[in-house]
Amino acid sequence: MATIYDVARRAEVSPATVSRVVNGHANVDPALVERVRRAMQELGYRPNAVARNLRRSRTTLWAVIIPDVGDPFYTSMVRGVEDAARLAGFSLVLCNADDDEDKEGGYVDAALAEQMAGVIVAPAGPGAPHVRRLMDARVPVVVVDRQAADLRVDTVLVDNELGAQAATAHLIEAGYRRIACVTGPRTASTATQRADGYRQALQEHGRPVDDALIRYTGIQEQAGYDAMRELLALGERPDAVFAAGNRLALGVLRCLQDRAVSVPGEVGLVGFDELPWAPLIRPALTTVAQPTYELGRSAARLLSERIAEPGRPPSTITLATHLEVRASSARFGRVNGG
Amino acid sequence: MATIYDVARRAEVSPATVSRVVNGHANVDPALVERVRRAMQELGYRPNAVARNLRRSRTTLWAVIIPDVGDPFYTSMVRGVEDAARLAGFSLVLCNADDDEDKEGGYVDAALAEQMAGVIVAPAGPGAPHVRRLMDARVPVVVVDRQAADLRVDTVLVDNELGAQAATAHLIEAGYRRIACVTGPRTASTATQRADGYRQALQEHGRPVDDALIRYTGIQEQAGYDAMRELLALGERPDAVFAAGNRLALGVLRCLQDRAVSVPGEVGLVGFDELPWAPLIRPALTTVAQPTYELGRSAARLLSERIAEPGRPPSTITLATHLEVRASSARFGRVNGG
DNA sequence: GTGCGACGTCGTAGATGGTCGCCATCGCTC
DNA sequence: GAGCGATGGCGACCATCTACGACGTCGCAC
Repeated sequence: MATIYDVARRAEVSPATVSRVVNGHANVDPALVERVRRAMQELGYRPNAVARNLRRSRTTLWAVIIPDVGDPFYTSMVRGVEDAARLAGFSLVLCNADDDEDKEGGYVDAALAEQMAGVIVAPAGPGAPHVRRLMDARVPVVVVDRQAADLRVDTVLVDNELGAQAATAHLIEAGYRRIACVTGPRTASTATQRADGYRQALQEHGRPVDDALIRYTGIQEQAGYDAMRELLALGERPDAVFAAGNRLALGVLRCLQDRAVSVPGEVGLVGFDELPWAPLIRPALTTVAQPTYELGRSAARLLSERIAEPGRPPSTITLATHLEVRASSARFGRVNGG
Repeated sequence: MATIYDVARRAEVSPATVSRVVNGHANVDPALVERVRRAMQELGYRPNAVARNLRRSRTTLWAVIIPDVGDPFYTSMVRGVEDAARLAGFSLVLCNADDDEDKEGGYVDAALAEQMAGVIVAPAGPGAPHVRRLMDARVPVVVVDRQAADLRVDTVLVDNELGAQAATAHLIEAGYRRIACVTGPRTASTATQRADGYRQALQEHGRPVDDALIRYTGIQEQAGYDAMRELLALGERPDAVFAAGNRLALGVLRCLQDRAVSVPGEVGLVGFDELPWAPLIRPALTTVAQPTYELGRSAARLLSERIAEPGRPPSTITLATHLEVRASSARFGRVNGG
């Protein structure tokens, strides 16, 4: 691999001049620029980013740490990050933490060691100790999707509470009377906020809140399946379910289908977070759609701004959701069978 | 940020000794090891990977370049790569080329500049000029999913031809008589191989091959939709479709549903490549399941081996598919309506 | 016309953080 | 006392950037 010295020798200039040409600095004789350009061409010279990063003690890489690459919610978000990062001149390193705090920690270590210019993280756990570690090391960080408890850090969220409220209100207004809520673990801010929104909607409509109908579980499909099975075993079955997560909703639906419970005939269903294939599932799922792409874009913008101005006070951006009404929450009593 | 010199000073040893401790080299007095360990702890020392990479002129990063992070086929493959890479001590940089050869080229440039230890690429286009560039720079490369024309390079593929043959044979045996094939662009080896398998199955069963029933299109859902619309407009409609891609199959299905053509009542359907939500789609899609995870693992293993032994002749691994029979290809004539 | 300062241009050299080959030293054993 | 192995330090090196200084030229003022 040709180095800057090889180019310098061939162009009969100093390495400093080559560096200036490469980095587009002013005050270089156009004739020399031309000579250097040609030499680079002839040698197939490609600047060594590693050496450059060392010397400059900064890179143009962002780490994006997400809990699951298989979840379209995150991949769509990543696209938003990517487009904005590209505009700002950064490249992405996508890290799949697999819902595992240790793996997440490993990636944070790597980000620190590799002197990443910034990190965007959707934390796997609640405490977000790794976020603190990044902040202590003065690495620009943006937290997305879930809130990091007690940390003053740039954050981008969706309005989970309002979204859940809208979903629940929709079920109430569609005539459902006994509405359950299947949400994620208590440790996830998204899960508790969605449960809060669900409760609020019930109260606002003068409905009782029955804690037996609220299930805090995991976030995987199986968790939704199991929670639904428990709900069906109750003395008084729910006639609708608000599933506060896309994979949870799939699990709930699969359970209902396995038990031959018709949706929305016997049980209405609303999910949280859009799925790319939602229209193809039968019944088509009513969901609280999140602006995933915009979530990523906003996070990227916050990160750019923090890198440019490290001292600024952290800000939180909250994006609105909107309810996408489909068949799975059709008016109670009007549809029979599925 | 503490450097190796700070640690050395605090532990009253030389930087070299600290380096030896960090890298677990032999022949260091246990007492010194302990002193160094404590000093690192106290200073919160973290080795600078950039400097290390520069000195060693190698890194522990692999670039994985895929055409679409939104496609579960690739994300599942990435998980396979990730697990195997982790075992071999490498981390992943996931690059989303967005089906765009220029973006792909940009990521290849970055991989070269950042001195990545290796690259796994599912090429966006046919010629794979970027793969050649990597090989010229002596960067270990493995190509997955699609074949890079005329390049002697480590490759991991699935047996597309055999898979397509099985899918088509299945439709024939289920009683369908006029089977169409919707496949990707002619430039993709996967698309042409699957079309070949389709043709072979017809011939083996003594059926005529009607070129009007073979559609080379794109790979997105919309391409499948449009192709199906054209097929429906034919004088003599097909009574079954082999859609040689998961997104293509979705498009085909959506088109059929929009036109109120019942599946499998009026038209049978087999897709290629599993979808995580396939069981929830109605009708459940029969698909040629690919060993996506295994694909990634094999690619990672090949890359490890090439890094260890750069001179070895390139090899190609071909993995088998298997047909996952579901409702969408139920026996012709037995099911009416959908 | 000469002198001086400013400015444009380019090269030298040091710095970045860590690694590793080589060599010196030390202690032990025979 | 010689030889050997274990141990640890010195200093070169990786490729690049950049502060500083040197040099030359030009313009302006006296």
